[in-house]
Amino acid sequence: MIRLYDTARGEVRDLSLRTPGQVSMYVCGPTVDNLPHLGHGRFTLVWDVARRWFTFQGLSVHYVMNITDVDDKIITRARRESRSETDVAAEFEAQWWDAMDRLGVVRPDDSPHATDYVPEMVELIASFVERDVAYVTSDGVYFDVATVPDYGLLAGQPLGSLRAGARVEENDEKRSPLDFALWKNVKPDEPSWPAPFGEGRPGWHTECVVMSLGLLGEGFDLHCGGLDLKFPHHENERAQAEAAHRAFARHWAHNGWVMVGDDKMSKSLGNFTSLTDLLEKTDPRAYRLLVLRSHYRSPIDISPSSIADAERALERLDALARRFDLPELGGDHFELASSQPWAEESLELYERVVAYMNDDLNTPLAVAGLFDALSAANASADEGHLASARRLAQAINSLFGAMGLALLASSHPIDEAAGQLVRERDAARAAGNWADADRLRQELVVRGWIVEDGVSGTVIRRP
RNA sequence: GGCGGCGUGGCCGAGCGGUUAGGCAGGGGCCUGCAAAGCCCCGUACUCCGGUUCGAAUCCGGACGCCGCCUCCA
Repeated sequence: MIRLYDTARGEVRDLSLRTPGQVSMYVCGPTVDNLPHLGHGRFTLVWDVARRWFTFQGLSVHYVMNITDVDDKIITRARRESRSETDVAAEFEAQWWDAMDRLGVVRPDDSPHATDYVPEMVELIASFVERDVAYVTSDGVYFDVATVPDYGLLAGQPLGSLRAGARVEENDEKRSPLDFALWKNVKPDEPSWPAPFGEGRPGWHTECVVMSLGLLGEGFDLHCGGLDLKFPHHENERAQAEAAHRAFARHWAHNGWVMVGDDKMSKSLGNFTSLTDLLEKTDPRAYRLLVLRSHYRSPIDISPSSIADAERALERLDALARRFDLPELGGDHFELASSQPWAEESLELYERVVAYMNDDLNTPLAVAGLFDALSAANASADEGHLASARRLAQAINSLFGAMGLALLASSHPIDEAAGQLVRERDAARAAGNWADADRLRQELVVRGWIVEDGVSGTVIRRP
């Protein structure tokens, strides 16, 4: 049984599925107004790991992540750069998928665009207006939060205790400062759609309700996102579903954020680091390993030194892959736990990892267990128990693969010249000619190879 | 003002009453012609003050410090 923290209840509980064996999950995706930042990287990695784990455990997963392609910031950027909103959105969506591919994040089964669902949103908003849970003002349509009795559930606070509108723009037409915009009336030069309550564009909170229910159906299993979406975004989604009398997410799950020093990384603080930038400079697996090494609900600090730390750890993992010539997993490979030959050597490890992962995705403990096993596999091989060590190494590879982390054995192909140097060096070593052997090693090093002497001779690889 | 989280060894980071977390860095050793890789050993930490308990990093109370949400944000 998989257990997961449910934000709505404030406790870890059994993941109770609408349909046994099938997980429907909706993850709040990016607004494509800029390059993805580290925070985007974390949430996609966290939920990618969850999705992979569910799949590995034999569940069939329907994974939906939206793309918000109509938004104030997109419009602002388009104005500033004198181009169309669709152009801006297309550019940054392409950047988004590029970053996701490099991170090794599996593509969602569906990635709906807000602009493709406007008629459905209009219909929903119209029904709210009709039933007076929403009202029209001079600048748009607002949802009346007072009509939802348990508004504030996700915030963990009743409506009355929310410090309503302390820093929100004054708007005398709103019945409550907490009321949120469902629809924004058209302004000159802005994208807009027709609606019975006036030409305009949808507010942010409606798209996710319409798209999640549209693609996953009522009472879908899991609604995920960054902790900062808990309130008000997710609360507002929930409020709309309540108002529409449609069963919404059975579980709510939120990941912690990325910190920069002691502060949260955020757009408003302007202290965000581009994910695209990070991925160009470092092994993308390093970020995944950092995410795995901390709990998904804890904040993580991403810095050059923590990345470097992870890259060093990856070297040790790759050394295992080289030693046992392990196949590369991760990427779009989806293995199933049930298809693995959990041999005597690996069964305990497997059961340990399963116990950790199924307990609210405790990846740090799982990773710790895998590193323990890594030492054990190497030690076992050092003692000459090669077949047994290999089975354990294969299990380690499978389990890291289940979390989307690839162990890489292969490096660059060895060119003719390097191969010749290797042969010469082996001959020199066989002859006990250490001076030549050292000289030939140096030549290989100069050519960018890492030289290691194995039992069967010189082995070279790229760093 | 309301609500929530956090303070762990050089750094990162688990932990949910008692058994080694783990990683990185550092020291020692084994192996090796020398290296590299690998393995073994080593740090004995938990903001502070009380309390509960045979026993607390872990529970309770208090203090101090830090962060976040209540507003666009993953």
